[in-house]
Amino acid sequence: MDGRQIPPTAQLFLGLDAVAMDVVAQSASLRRLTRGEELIDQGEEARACFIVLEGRFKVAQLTPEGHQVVLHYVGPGEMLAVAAIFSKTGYPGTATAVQDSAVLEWDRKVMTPLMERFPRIALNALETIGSRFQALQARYRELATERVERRIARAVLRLARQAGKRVKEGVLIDFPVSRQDIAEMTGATLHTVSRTLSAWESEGLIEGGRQRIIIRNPHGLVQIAEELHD
Amino acid sequence: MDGRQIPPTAQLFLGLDAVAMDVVAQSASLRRLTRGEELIDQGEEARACFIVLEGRFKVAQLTPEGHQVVLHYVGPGEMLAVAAIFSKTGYPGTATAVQDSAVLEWDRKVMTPLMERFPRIALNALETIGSRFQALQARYRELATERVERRIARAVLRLARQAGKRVKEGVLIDFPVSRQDIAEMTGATLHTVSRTLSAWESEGLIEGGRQRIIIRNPHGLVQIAEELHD
DNA sequence: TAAGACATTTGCGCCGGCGCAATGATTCCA
DNA sequence: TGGAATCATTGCGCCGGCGCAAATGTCTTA
Repeated sequence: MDGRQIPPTAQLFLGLDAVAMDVVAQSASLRRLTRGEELIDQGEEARACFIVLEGRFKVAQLTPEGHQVVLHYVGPGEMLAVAAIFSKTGYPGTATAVQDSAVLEWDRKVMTPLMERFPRIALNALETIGSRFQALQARYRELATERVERRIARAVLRLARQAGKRVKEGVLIDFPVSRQDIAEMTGATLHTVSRTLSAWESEGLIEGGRQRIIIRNPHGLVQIAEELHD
Repeated sequence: MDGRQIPPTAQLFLGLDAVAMDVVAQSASLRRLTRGEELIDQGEEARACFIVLEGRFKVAQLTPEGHQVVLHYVGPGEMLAVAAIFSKTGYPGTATAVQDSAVLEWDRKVMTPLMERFPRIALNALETIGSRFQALQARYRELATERVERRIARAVLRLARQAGKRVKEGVLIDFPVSRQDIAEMTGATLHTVSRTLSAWESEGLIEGGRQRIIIRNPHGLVQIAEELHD
Protein backbone atom coordinates (compact mmCIF):
# COMPACT_ATOMS: atom_id res chain seq x y z
CA MET A 1 0.00 0.00 0.00
CA ASP A 2 1.00 3.65 -0.24
CA GLY A 3 2.53 5.82 2.38
CA ARG A 4 3.99 3.12 4.54
CA GLN A 5 7.43 4.63 4.33
CA ILE A 6 8.66 5.29 7.85
CA PRO A 7 10.63 8.53 8.14
CA PRO A 8 14.25 7.88 9.16
CA THR A 9 13.92 10.51 11.88
CA ALA A 10 11.28 8.55 13.78
CA GLN A 11 12.83 8.09 17.24
CA LEU A 12 10.52 5.20 17.97
CA PHE A 13 12.23 2.98 15.42
CA LEU A 14 15.83 4.09 15.74
CA GLY A 15 18.32 1.25 15.72
CA LEU A 16 16.03 -1.28 14.07
CA ASP A 17 17.51 -3.32 11.25
CA ALA A 18 16.01 -3.40 7.75
CA VAL A 19 14.02 -6.57 8.39
CA ALA A 20 12.40 -5.24 11.54
CA MET A 21 11.73 -1.94 9.83
CA ASP A 22 9.94 -3.77 7.09
CA VAL A 23 7.76 -5.75 9.47
CA VAL A 24 6.89 -2.57 11.31
CA ALA A 25 6.09 -0.71 8.10
CA GLN A 26 3.92 -3.56 6.83
CA SER A 27 1.68 -3.39 9.87
CA ALA A 28 1.07 0.34 9.71
CA SER A 29 -1.74 2.13 8.02
CA LEU A 30 -1.79 5.66 6.73
CA ARG A 31 -4.27 8.29 7.71
CA ARG A 32 -4.70 11.84 6.49
CA LEU A 33 -6.36 14.63 8.43
CA THR A 34 -7.37 18.12 7.49
CA ARG A 35 -6.78 21.13 9.68
CA GLY A 36 -9.04 21.09 12.71
CA GLU A 37 -9.77 17.39 12.56
CA GLU A 38 -9.38 15.31 15.72
CA LEU A 39 -7.05 12.34 15.66
CA ILE A 40 -7.44 11.35 19.30
CA ASP A 41 -10.42 11.89 21.54
CA GLN A 42 -9.93 12.28 25.26
CA GLY A 43 -11.51 9.45 27.24
CA GLU A 44 -11.97 7.09 24.33
CA GLU A 45 -10.52 3.64 24.59
CA ALA A 46 -6.86 3.81 23.53
CA ARG A 47 -7.10 1.67 20.45
CA ALA A 48 -4.04 2.77 18.49
CA CYS A 49 -0.81 4.73 18.52
CA PHE A 50 0.69 6.98 15.86
CA ILE A 51 3.69 8.57 14.25
CA VAL A 52 3.34 11.95 12.59
CA LEU A 53 4.52 12.07 9.00
CA GLU A 54 3.49 15.59 8.07
CA GLY A 55 1.72 18.43 9.77
CA ARG A 56 1.30 19.11 13.45
CA PHE A 57 -1.02 18.22 16.32
CA LYS A 58 -2.07 20.08 19.41
CA VAL A 59 -2.32 17.82 22.44
CA ALA A 60 -4.69 19.18 25.05
CA GLN A 61 -6.71 18.16 28.07
CA LEU A 62 -10.18 19.29 28.96
CA THR A 63 -11.09 19.75 32.61
CA PRO A 64 -14.45 18.60 33.97
CA GLU A 65 -15.39 22.30 34.17
CA GLY A 66 -14.61 22.81 30.53
CA HIS A 67 -11.28 24.60 30.80
CA GLN A 68 -8.70 23.47 28.31
CA VAL A 69 -4.99 23.04 28.91
CA VAL A 70 -2.54 22.66 26.05
CA LEU A 71 0.16 20.14 26.92
CA HIS A 72 2.33 20.27 23.85
CA TYR A 73 2.55 20.20 20.08
CA VAL A 74 3.73 17.17 18.14
CA GLY A 75 5.35 17.34 14.72
CA PRO A 76 6.88 15.13 12.02
CA GLY A 77 8.80 12.08 13.22
CA GLU A 78 7.28 12.25 16.70
CA MET A 79 5.07 9.65 18.28
CA LEU A 80 1.60 9.96 19.75
CA ALA A 81 -0.24 7.82 22.31
CA VAL A 82 2.48 5.17 22.51
CA ALA A 83 2.20 5.09 26.29
CA ALA A 84 -1.54 5.61 26.20
CA ILE A 85 -2.13 2.22 24.56
CA PHE A 86 -1.26 0.66 27.91
CA SER A 87 -3.72 2.84 29.77
CA LYS A 88 -6.89 1.34 31.16
CA THR A 89 -8.62 4.72 31.36
CA GLY A 90 -8.55 5.67 27.72
CA TYR A 91 -6.66 8.42 25.95
CA PRO A 92 -5.68 11.05 28.52
CA GLY A 93 -6.02 13.94 26.10
CA THR A 94 -7.17 15.16 22.75
CA ALA A 95 -4.98 15.51 19.66
CA THR A 96 -6.16 17.92 17.00
CA ALA A 97 -4.50 18.63 13.67
CA VAL A 98 -3.49 22.30 13.53
CA GLN A 99 -2.48 21.87 9.90
CA ASP A 100 -3.36 19.34 7.23
CA SER A 101 -1.49 16.27 8.42
CA ALA A 102 -0.65 12.65 7.81
CA VAL A 103 0.10 9.93 10.36
CA LEU A 104 1.01 6.28 10.44
CA GLU A 105 -1.21 4.23 12.71
CA TRP A 106 -0.67 0.96 14.58
CA ASP A 107 -3.35 -0.86 16.47
CA ARG A 108 -2.54 -1.60 20.08
CA LYS A 109 -2.95 -5.29 19.40
CA VAL A 110 -0.24 -5.02 16.76
CA MET A 111 2.17 -2.69 18.51
CA THR A 112 2.41 -4.64 21.76
CA PRO A 113 3.66 -7.84 20.06
CA LEU A 114 5.99 -5.73 17.91
CA MET A 115 7.54 -4.35 21.07
CA GLU A 116 7.91 -7.82 22.49
CA ARG A 117 9.54 -9.05 19.32
CA PHE A 118 11.74 -5.96 18.90
CA PRO A 119 12.45 -4.66 22.41
CA ARG A 120 14.37 -1.77 20.88
CA ILE A 121 11.00 -0.19 20.09
CA ALA A 122 9.93 -0.37 23.72
CA LEU A 123 13.27 1.06 24.84
CA ASN A 124 12.98 3.90 22.33
CA ALA A 125 9.46 4.61 23.52
CA LEU A 126 10.67 4.61 27.10
CA GLU A 127 13.42 7.05 26.24
CA THR A 128 11.06 9.41 24.47
CA ILE A 129 8.41 9.26 27.17
CA GLY A 130 11.15 9.83 29.70
CA SER A 131 12.29 13.00 28.05
CA ARG A 132 8.73 14.22 27.61
CA PHE A 133 8.18 13.47 31.26
CA GLN A 134 11.18 15.59 32.12
CA ALA A 135 9.93 18.39 29.92
CA LEU A 136 6.53 18.28 31.59
CA GLN A 137 8.16 18.30 35.00
CA ALA A 138 10.09 21.38 34.00
CA ARG A 139 6.90 23.09 32.88
CA TYR A 140 5.20 22.08 36.08
CA ARG A 141 8.03 23.66 37.99
CA GLU A 142 7.72 26.78 35.84
CA LEU A 143 4.01 27.04 36.44
CA ALA A 144 4.50 26.61 40.17
CA THR A 145 7.30 29.12 40.59
CA GLU A 146 7.37 31.66 37.81
CA ARG A 147 5.46 34.74 36.76
CA VAL A 148 3.22 34.89 33.75
CA GLU A 149 5.44 37.00 31.50
CA ARG A 150 8.29 34.58 31.85
CA ARG A 151 6.10 31.58 31.19
CA ILE A 152 4.74 33.19 28.06
CA ALA A 153 8.25 33.99 26.87
CA ARG A 154 9.25 30.38 27.38
CA ALA A 155 6.18 29.06 25.59
CA VAL A 156 6.85 31.27 22.58
CA LEU A 157 10.49 30.26 22.46
CA ARG A 158 9.52 26.62 22.72
CA LEU A 159 7.17 27.00 19.79
CA ALA A 160 9.87 28.74 17.80
CA ARG A 161 12.33 25.95 18.54
CA GLN A 162 9.82 23.34 17.40
CA ALA A 163 8.43 25.04 14.38
CA GLY A 164 10.38 28.23 13.79
CA LYS A 165 10.95 29.30 10.21
CA ARG A 166 13.34 32.01 9.20
CA VAL A 167 11.64 34.87 7.40
CA LYS A 168 13.06 38.26 6.61
CA GLU A 169 11.51 39.95 9.67
CA GLY A 170 12.76 37.28 12.07
CA VAL A 171 11.52 33.85 13.09
CA LEU A 172 7.96 32.91 12.25
CA ILE A 173 6.08 30.26 14.18
CA ASP A 174 5.02 28.20 11.22
CA PHE A 175 1.52 27.13 12.16
CA PRO A 176 -1.58 28.90 13.47
CA VAL A 177 -1.32 29.71 17.19
CA SER A 178 -3.91 31.89 18.81
CA ARG A 179 -3.50 34.00 21.94
CA GLN A 180 -5.97 31.61 23.52
CA ASP A 181 -3.67 28.68 22.73
CA ILE A 182 -0.75 30.38 24.42
CA ALA A 183 -2.96 31.17 27.38
CA GLU A 184 -3.84 27.49 27.64
CA MET A 185 -0.17 26.53 27.41
CA THR A 186 0.89 28.86 30.19
CA GLY A 187 -2.00 28.79 32.62
CA ALA A 188 -2.79 32.44 31.98
CA THR A 189 -5.86 34.14 30.55
CA LEU A 190 -6.32 35.19 26.97
CA HIS A 191 -6.35 38.81 28.11
CA THR A 192 -3.07 38.65 29.95
CA VAL A 193 -1.39 36.97 26.99
CA SER A 194 -2.75 39.58 24.62
CA ARG A 195 -1.54 42.41 26.83
CA THR A 196 1.88 40.83 27.20
CA LEU A 197 2.34 40.27 23.47
CA SER A 198 1.15 43.80 22.76
CA ALA A 199 3.73 45.15 25.16
CA TRP A 200 6.45 43.08 23.49
CA GLU A 201 5.32 44.27 20.10
CA SER A 202 5.65 47.90 21.13
CA GLU A 203 9.15 47.10 22.40
CA GLY A 204 9.98 45.61 19.01
CA LEU A 205 10.55 42.11 20.36
CA ILE A 206 7.88 40.44 18.29
CA GLU A 207 5.39 41.11 15.56
CA GLY A 208 1.88 39.79 16.05
CA GLY A 209 -1.06 38.99 13.85
CA ARG A 210 -4.09 36.78 13.75
CA GLN A 211 -2.82 33.38 14.86
CA ARG A 212 0.66 34.52 13.90
CA ILE A 213 3.77 35.41 15.82
CA ILE A 214 7.08 36.54 14.38
CA ILE A 215 9.97 36.86 16.77
CA ARG A 216 12.08 39.83 15.76
CA ASN A 217 14.48 39.69 18.67
CA PRO A 218 14.91 36.17 20.02
CA HIS A 219 17.68 37.25 22.36
CA GLY A 220 15.39 39.78 24.01
CA LEU A 221 12.83 37.07 24.65
CA VAL A 222 15.47 34.78 26.08
CA GLN A 223 16.44 37.56 28.45
CA ILE A 224 12.87 37.70 29.72
CA ALA A 225 12.64 33.92 29.91
CA GLU A 226 15.87 33.67 31.86
CA GLU A 227 15.29 36.82 33.87
CA LEU A 228 18.57 38.38 32.86
CA HIS A 229 17.07 41.83 32.56
CA ASP A 230 16.09 44.45 35.12
CA MET B 1 23.51 -12.23 49.07
CA ASP B 2 20.76 -10.99 51.37
CA GLY B 3 17.76 -8.88 50.52
CA ARG B 4 17.52 -9.73 46.88
CA GLN B 5 13.95 -10.82 47.30
CA ILE B 6 11.81 -8.86 44.85
CA PRO B 7 8.43 -7.91 46.28
CA PRO B 8 5.57 -9.54 44.35
CA THR B 9 3.85 -6.16 44.10
CA ALA B 10 6.64 -4.63 42.01
CA GLN B 11 4.84 -3.51 38.83
CA LEU B 12 8.12 -3.41 36.95
CA PHE B 13 8.44 -7.19 37.02
CA LEU B 14 4.83 -8.28 36.72
CA GLY B 15 4.31 -11.17 34.37
CA LEU B 16 7.89 -12.42 34.46
CA ASP B 17 8.38 -16.15 34.89
CA ALA B 18 10.40 -17.64 37.74
CA VAL B 19 13.57 -17.96 35.67
CA ALA B 20 13.50 -14.33 34.56
CA MET B 21 12.67 -13.25 38.07
CA ASP B 22 15.72 -15.07 39.31
CA VAL B 23 18.03 -13.48 36.76
CA VAL B 24 16.65 -10.08 37.65
CA ALA B 25 17.04 -10.68 41.38
CA GLN B 26 20.60 -11.93 40.97
CA SER B 27 21.69 -8.71 39.33
CA ALA B 28 20.24 -6.41 41.96
CA SER B 29 21.98 -5.02 44.97
CA LEU B 30 20.43 -3.86 48.20
CA ARG B 31 20.85 -0.46 49.71
CA ARG B 32 19.58 0.97 52.98
CA LEU B 33 19.06 4.62 53.71
CA THR B 34 18.23 6.50 56.87
CA ARG B 35 15.69 9.26 57.05
CA GLY B 36 16.91 12.38 55.29
CA GLU B 37 19.49 10.62 53.18
CA GLU B 38 19.59 11.28 49.43
CA LEU B 39 19.26 8.36 47.07
CA ILE B 40 19.31 10.35 43.85
CA ASP B 41 20.98 13.66 43.20
CA GLN B 42 19.56 16.02 40.60
CA GLY B 43 21.93 16.56 37.67
CA GLU B 44 24.17 13.62 38.39
CA GLU B 45 24.75 11.09 35.67
CA ALA B 46 21.90 8.57 35.76
CA ARG B 47 23.89 5.54 36.72
CA ALA B 48 21.22 3.28 38.18
CA CYS B 49 17.53 2.68 38.72
CA PHE B 50 15.70 1.43 41.78
CA ILE B 51 12.74 -0.31 43.33
CA VAL B 52 11.61 0.68 46.80
CA LEU B 53 11.37 -2.19 49.26
CA GLU B 54 10.54 -0.28 52.42
CA GLY B 55 10.13 3.33 53.38
CA ARG B 56 9.31 6.29 51.20
CA PHE B 57 11.05 8.86 49.04
CA LYS B 58 10.26 12.43 48.18
CA VAL B 59 11.00 13.25 44.56
CA ALA B 60 11.66 16.94 44.02
CA GLN B 61 13.19 19.38 41.59
CA LEU B 62 15.24 22.40 42.42
CA THR B 63 14.95 25.49 40.23
CA PRO B 64 18.02 27.51 39.23
CA GLU B 65 16.80 30.19 41.65
CA GLY B 66 16.66 27.72 44.50
CA HIS B 67 12.92 27.13 44.71
CA GLN B 68 11.95 23.55 45.26
CA VAL B 69 9.01 21.72 43.72
CA VAL B 70 7.83 18.38 45.06
CA LEU B 71 6.77 16.11 42.22
CA HIS B 72 5.59 13.05 44.08
CA TYR B 73 6.27 10.48 46.76
CA VAL B 74 7.32 6.94 45.98
CA GLY B 75 6.66 3.97 48.26
CA PRO B 76 7.14 0.21 48.49
CA GLY B 77 6.94 -1.71 45.22
CA GLU B 78 7.33 1.40 43.11
CA MET B 79 10.17 2.14 40.75
CA LEU B 80 12.53 5.10 40.65
CA ALA B 81 14.62 6.51 37.78
CA VAL B 82 13.74 3.73 35.35
CA ALA B 83 13.18 6.26 32.57
CA ALA B 84 16.00 8.47 33.78
CA ILE B 85 18.64 5.85 32.95
CA PHE B 86 18.02 6.66 29.30
CA SER B 87 18.49 10.36 29.86
CA LYS B 88 21.56 12.13 28.58
CA THR B 89 21.12 15.04 30.97
CA GLY B 90 21.38 13.19 34.25
CA TYR B 91 18.75 12.58 36.89
CA PRO B 92 16.02 15.18 36.49
CA GLY B 93 15.30 15.42 40.19
CA THR B 94 16.32 14.55 43.70
CA ALA B 95 15.01 11.59 45.71
CA THR B 96 15.29 11.84 49.47
CA ALA B 97 14.27 9.23 52.01
CA VAL B 98 11.53 10.64 54.25
CA GLN B 99 11.72 7.53 56.41
CA ASP B 100 14.36 4.88 56.94
CA SER B 101 14.20 2.96 53.68
CA ALA B 102 15.55 0.11 51.62
CA VAL B 103 15.82 -0.16 47.85
CA LEU B 104 17.00 -2.62 45.24
CA GLU B 105 19.39 -1.12 42.75
CA TRP B 106 20.28 -2.02 39.16
CA ASP B 107 23.02 -0.41 37.19
CA ARG B 108 21.95 1.07 33.89
CA LYS B 109 24.42 -1.21 32.10
CA VAL B 110 22.61 -4.17 33.62
CA MET B 111 19.01 -3.03 33.31
CA THR B 112 19.13 -2.18 29.62
CA PRO B 113 20.19 -5.69 28.55
CA LEU B 114 17.63 -7.12 30.97
CA MET B 115 14.93 -5.15 29.19
CA GLU B 116 16.16 -6.38 25.83
CA ARG B 117 16.16 -9.96 27.04
CA PHE B 118 12.82 -9.66 28.85
CA PRO B 119 10.79 -7.07 26.94
CA ARG B 120 8.01 -7.45 29.49
CA ILE B 121 10.11 -5.31 31.83
CA ALA B 122 10.27 -2.51 29.28
CA LEU B 123 6.53 -2.77 28.65
CA ASN B 124 5.82 -2.65 32.36
CA ALA B 125 8.07 0.36 32.71
CA LEU B 126 6.29 2.02 29.81
CA GLU B 127 2.94 1.36 31.41
CA THR B 128 4.01 2.79 34.75
CA ILE B 129 5.67 5.84 33.24
CA GLY B 130 2.57 6.32 31.16
CA SER B 131 0.31 6.42 34.15
CA ARG B 132 2.69 8.70 36.03
CA PHE B 133 2.74 10.91 32.99
CA GLN B 134 -1.03 11.06 33.07
CA ALA B 135 -0.99 11.87 36.76
CA LEU B 136 1.50 14.67 36.19
CA GLN B 137 -0.61 16.01 33.32
CA ALA B 138 -3.59 16.06 35.64
CA ARG B 139 -1.64 17.97 38.25
CA TYR B 140 -0.39 20.37 35.61
CA ARG B 141 -3.96 20.98 34.60
CA GLU B 142 -4.89 21.49 38.23
CA LEU B 143 -2.13 23.99 38.78
CA ALA B 144 -3.12 25.88 35.66
CA THR B 145 -6.83 26.07 36.34
CA GLU B 146 -7.63 25.65 40.00
CA ARG B 147 -7.45 27.70 43.15
CA VAL B 148 -5.05 27.04 45.94
CA GLU B 149 -7.50 25.61 48.46
CA ARG B 150 -8.62 22.97 46.05
CA ARG B 151 -5.09 22.04 45.08
CA ILE B 152 -4.16 21.66 48.72
CA ALA B 153 -7.20 19.46 49.34
CA ARG B 154 -6.20 17.26 46.44
CA ALA B 155 -2.60 17.01 47.58
CA VAL B 156 -3.67 15.96 51.08
CA LEU B 157 -6.09 13.38 49.72
CA ARG B 158 -3.41 12.04 47.40
CA LEU B 159 -1.05 11.62 50.33
CA ALA B 160 -3.75 9.88 52.31
CA ARG B 161 -4.44 7.50 49.46
CA GLN B 162 -0.76 6.65 49.16
CA ALA B 163 0.14 6.40 52.79
CA GLY B 164 -3.01 6.77 54.83
CA LYS B 165 -3.28 4.77 58.03
CA ARG B 166 -6.47 4.36 60.00
CA VAL B 167 -6.20 5.69 63.51
CA LYS B 168 -9.01 6.33 65.94
CA GLU B 169 -9.27 10.06 65.11
CA GLY B 170 -9.41 9.43 61.36
CA VAL B 171 -6.80 8.83 58.68
CA LEU B 172 -3.20 9.66 59.48
CA ILE B 173 -0.67 10.42 56.78
CA ASP B 174 1.93 7.95 57.88
CA PHE B 175 5.18 9.82 57.26
CA PRO B 176 6.47 13.28 58.09
CA VAL B 177 5.02 15.98 55.83
CA SER B 178 5.64 19.59 56.61
CA ARG B 179 3.51 22.54 55.56
CA GLN B 180 6.44 23.54 53.39
CA ASP B 181 6.29 20.18 51.60
CA ILE B 182 2.62 20.67 50.82
CA ALA B 183 3.37 24.18 49.61
CA GLU B 184 5.98 22.77 47.25
CA MET B 185 3.54 20.14 46.02
CA THR B 186 0.83 22.64 45.23
CA GLY B 187 2.69 25.70 44.03
CA ALA B 188 1.54 27.74 47.01
CA THR B 189 3.47 29.39 49.80
CA LEU B 190 4.06 27.93 53.21
CA HIS B 191 1.93 30.69 54.67
CA THR B 192 -1.09 30.03 52.52
CA VAL B 193 -0.91 26.32 53.27
CA SER B 194 -0.68 26.96 56.97
CA ARG B 195 -3.63 29.33 56.88
CA THR B 196 -5.69 26.88 54.87
CA LEU B 197 -4.96 23.92 57.13
CA SER B 198 -5.70 26.06 60.19
CA ALA B 199 -9.05 26.99 58.71
CA TRP B 200 -9.82 23.32 58.02
CA GLU B 201 -8.79 22.42 61.52
CA SER B 202 -11.21 24.91 63.01
CA GLU B 203 -13.93 23.43 60.81
CA GLY B 204 -13.08 19.98 62.17
CA LEU B 205 -11.98 18.60 58.82
CA ILE B 206 -8.46 17.75 59.87
CA GLU B 207 -6.19 17.70 62.85
CA GLY B 208 -2.76 19.18 62.41
CA GLY B 209 0.57 18.86 64.13
CA ARG B 210 4.23 19.21 63.47
CA GLN B 211 4.80 17.32 60.22
CA ARG B 212 1.56 15.49 60.90
CA ILE B 213 -1.88 15.57 59.37
CA ILE B 214 -4.87 13.51 60.43
CA ILE B 215 -7.93 13.69 58.23
CA ARG B 216 -11.02 13.60 60.42
CA ASN B 217 -13.54 14.09 57.67
CA PRO B 218 -12.32 12.77 54.32
CA HIS B 219 -15.67 13.40 52.70
CA GLY B 220 -15.49 17.06 53.58
CA LEU B 221 -12.09 17.32 51.94
CA VAL B 222 -13.36 15.56 48.86
CA GLN B 223 -16.14 18.12 48.67
CA ILE B 224 -13.57 20.90 48.61
CA ALA B 225 -11.40 19.04 46.11
CA GLU B 226 -14.34 18.43 43.79
CA GLU B 227 -15.99 21.78 44.48
CA LEU B 228 -19.30 20.26 45.46
CA HIS B 229 -19.87 22.81 48.19
CA ASP B 230 -21.00 26.44 48.13
C1' DT C 1 -18.75 41.72 -1.41
C1' DA C 2 -21.47 41.68 2.43
C1' DA C 3 -22.31 39.16 6.67
C1' DG C 4 -21.13 36.48 10.17
C1' DA C 5 -17.77 34.02 12.78
C1' DC C 6 -13.75 34.24 15.02
C1' DA C 7 -9.50 36.62 17.04
C1' DT C 8 -7.44 40.37 19.25
C1' DT C 9 -6.99 44.59 21.94
C1' DT C 10 -7.72 47.48 25.79
C1' DG C 11 -9.85 49.77 29.90
C1' DC C 12 -11.29 49.27 34.62
C1' DG C 13 -11.93 47.34 39.16
C1' DC C 14 -11.18 43.91 42.35
C1' DC C 15 -9.26 40.16 45.13
C1' DG C 16 -6.68 35.80 46.08
C1' DG C 17 -2.63 34.78 47.56
C1' DC C 18 2.16 36.41 48.12
C1' DG C 19 5.82 38.85 50.85
C1' DC C 20 7.40 40.28 55.06
C1' DA C 21 7.79 39.98 59.90
C1' DA C 22 7.18 38.56 64.49
C1' DT C 23 5.74 35.10 67.72
C1' DG C 24 4.76 30.63 69.46
C1' DA C 25 5.16 25.52 69.56
C1' DT C 26 7.91 21.04 69.07
C1' DT C 27 11.64 18.31 68.59
C1' DC C 28 16.44 17.21 68.78
C1' DC C 29 20.81 16.93 70.84
C1' DA C 30 24.70 17.89 73.83
C1' DT D 1 17.41 19.55 81.06
C1' DG D 2 18.22 23.57 78.81
C1' DG D 3 19.18 25.68 74.47
C1' DA D 4 19.21 25.64 69.57
C1' DA D 5 17.11 24.40 65.54
C1' DT D 6 13.24 23.47 63.02
C1' DC D 7 8.42 23.95 62.10
C1' DA D 8 3.97 26.34 62.40
C1' DT D 9 0.81 30.28 63.04
C1' DT D 10 -1.02 34.75 62.20
C1' DG D 11 -1.46 39.81 61.14
C1' DC D 12 -1.03 43.31 57.66
C1' DG D 13 -0.48 45.51 53.22
C1' DC D 14 0.06 45.24 48.51
C1' DC D 15 -0.12 43.92 43.64
C1' DG D 16 -0.12 40.70 39.60
C1' DG D 17 -3.22 38.93 36.99
C1' DC D 18 -8.12 37.65 36.54
C1' DG D 19 -13.02 38.79 35.28
C1' DC D 20 -16.02 41.47 32.79
C1' DA D 21 -17.19 44.27 28.96
C1' DA D 22 -16.96 46.62 24.75
C1' DA D 23 -14.64 47.85 20.50
C1' DT D 24 -11.95 46.73 16.65
C1' DG D 25 -9.75 43.88 13.35
C1' DT D 26 -9.41 39.77 10.14
C1' DC D 27 -10.71 35.64 7.86
C1' DT D 28 -14.38 32.66 5.67
C1' DT D 29 -18.46 31.56 3.17
C1' DA D 30 -22.19 32.15 0.33
